[in-house]
Amino acid sequence: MTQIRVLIVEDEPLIAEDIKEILSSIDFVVSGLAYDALDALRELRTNTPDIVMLDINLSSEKDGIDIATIINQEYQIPFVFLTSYADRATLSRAKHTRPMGYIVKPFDEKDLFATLEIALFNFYASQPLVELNLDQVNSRYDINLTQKEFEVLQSVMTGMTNRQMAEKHFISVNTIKTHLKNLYEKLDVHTRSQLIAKLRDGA
Amino acid sequence: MTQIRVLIVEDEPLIAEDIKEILSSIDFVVSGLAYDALDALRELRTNTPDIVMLDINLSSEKDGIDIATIINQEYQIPFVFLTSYADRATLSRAKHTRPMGYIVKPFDEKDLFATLEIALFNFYASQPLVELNLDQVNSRYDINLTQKEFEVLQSVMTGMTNRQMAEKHFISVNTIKTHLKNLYEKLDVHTRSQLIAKLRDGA
DNA sequence: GCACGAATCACCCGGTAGGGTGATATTTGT
DNA sequence: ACAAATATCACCCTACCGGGTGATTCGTGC
Repeated sequence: MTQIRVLIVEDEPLIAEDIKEILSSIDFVVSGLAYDALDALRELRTNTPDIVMLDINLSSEKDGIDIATIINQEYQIPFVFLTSYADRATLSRAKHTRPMGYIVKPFDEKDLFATLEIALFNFYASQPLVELNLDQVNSRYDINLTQKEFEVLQSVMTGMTNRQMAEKHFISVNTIKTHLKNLYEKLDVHTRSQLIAKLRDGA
Repeated sequence: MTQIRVLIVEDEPLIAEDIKEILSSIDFVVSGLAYDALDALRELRTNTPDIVMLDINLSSEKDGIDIATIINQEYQIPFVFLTSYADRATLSRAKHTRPMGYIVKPFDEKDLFATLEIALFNFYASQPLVELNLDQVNSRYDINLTQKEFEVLQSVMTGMTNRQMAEKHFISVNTIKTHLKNLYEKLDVHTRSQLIAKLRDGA
C-alpha cells in the first residue's frame, strides 16, 4: 500500500523527532517537519502532505489552530491536533476547525497509528462511485435484471432524473419509466430513493 | 458546572480503581463500574451515564466493541475506547462504532481529562450520531448543517418520504420540506436522489 | 412459424417533490 | 441585552414521479 505522507508541525525538536521515528516505523512517511506557522505554510505549499499533525501551542505568533484554519481555507487535507492539554476556550477554538482527530501527549506508536488511521479513514470515506456489477446485483438479490434495466439502475444511482436518463440513453422518458417500474418491482421498492438507499452499500 | 457521570467498563479491578481515583480528582464522577458486558448493560439501563469508557478486551464473551454497538443502537451516549493495543482488524471494528475517542494505556490524569473533554465536546456538537457523523459531513463538504438538518438528512438517506419523516420526527411535512430545501442548497443538489447519491458512501 | 423475453413508447391519474416567499418563536453566541 | 442562527409552520404553484394499462417491434430459440 502507498505510504502516507505526514507533515509534522511541532516546535519542540525532540518531540518532532520522536514522532518522526515512530511514523517511520509504521506505515507512514514524514513529508516535512515544521517548527512554526511559516514553515508549515511553506511545506503545505511546496510539499503537500496527505495529513497534517498540528501541535496547538507553537512558539510563534500563529498557533496550530490558526494553521488549521488556513488548511481549511486553502487546502482541503485532513489534520489532527497534537496537544498535552487545552483549556475550554482553546478546545472550543480547536473544535471549530473540525479536525479529524486529536492526539493527546504523551502518546505511543499504537496511539499515533490508530489516530492517523481513523483520521484518514474518515476523511477519505468518500470514494469514487463504485461500479455496480450486474451479476453481483442479480445474485445478491436473487433477481434477473436485464441489460437495459441495469444501465438505468446505474444512472439512477448517480441521482439523475428521468429526463436526464432519457437523454443520456437516447430513449424516451416513457421507456425510462417502464424500466424503472420493472426495477422497483424486482427490487421490491417503491421510490428511487429507496432504490438508491437499498443499493448504496454496493453489490 | 454539573459533574459528568462516567461509566467505566474494565475487567481489571486495579485499572478500574485507578481510573476511578483519577476521575474523582477532576471534574468527573464515576456513575458505575462494570467488569463485563452484562454489568455494563445493566448500568446503562438503570444508571445511565453521560459518557462510557470501554475497555476493548474484556474477559467475557462480548467485548467492548460489542457494547459500543449496543450503545449506538439503544442509547445515544458518547463512549471512548480504553485499550493498550489493537490489531488492524480490531481497530477496524472499533472504528466502525464511531467512538468519540481512544485512550491508550498507560495514561495519566491530563490524558484522561483531555480525552473525555474532547469526547464530550464533539459528541454534544454532533448529537445524535447514528449512521452518519455530522462533523464529518460538515468538514468534508465544508458546510455547516444544523442538528435538525442532519437528522432529516439521515432519514432521507434511508429512503423515507417527506410524510414518513414528518411522522418520525413529530414535525409537519412543511417543516421537513424547509429542512430539505436548506440541505439541497448547502449540499448543492436539487433532488433527494442526488443527495443520497452524493453522500452514499458513508459519510 | 410461434412463443417469449426484451426494449420501445403512449396515455392517464393522483400523489409527491421542489422552489419561492413569508412568518414566528426559541436558542445561541457575543 | 441584542443580534444571529435555528426550528417551526403555511401557502402556492409547477414539475416530476409512481402505478396502471396497453401496444409494437425485434430477436432468440424451440
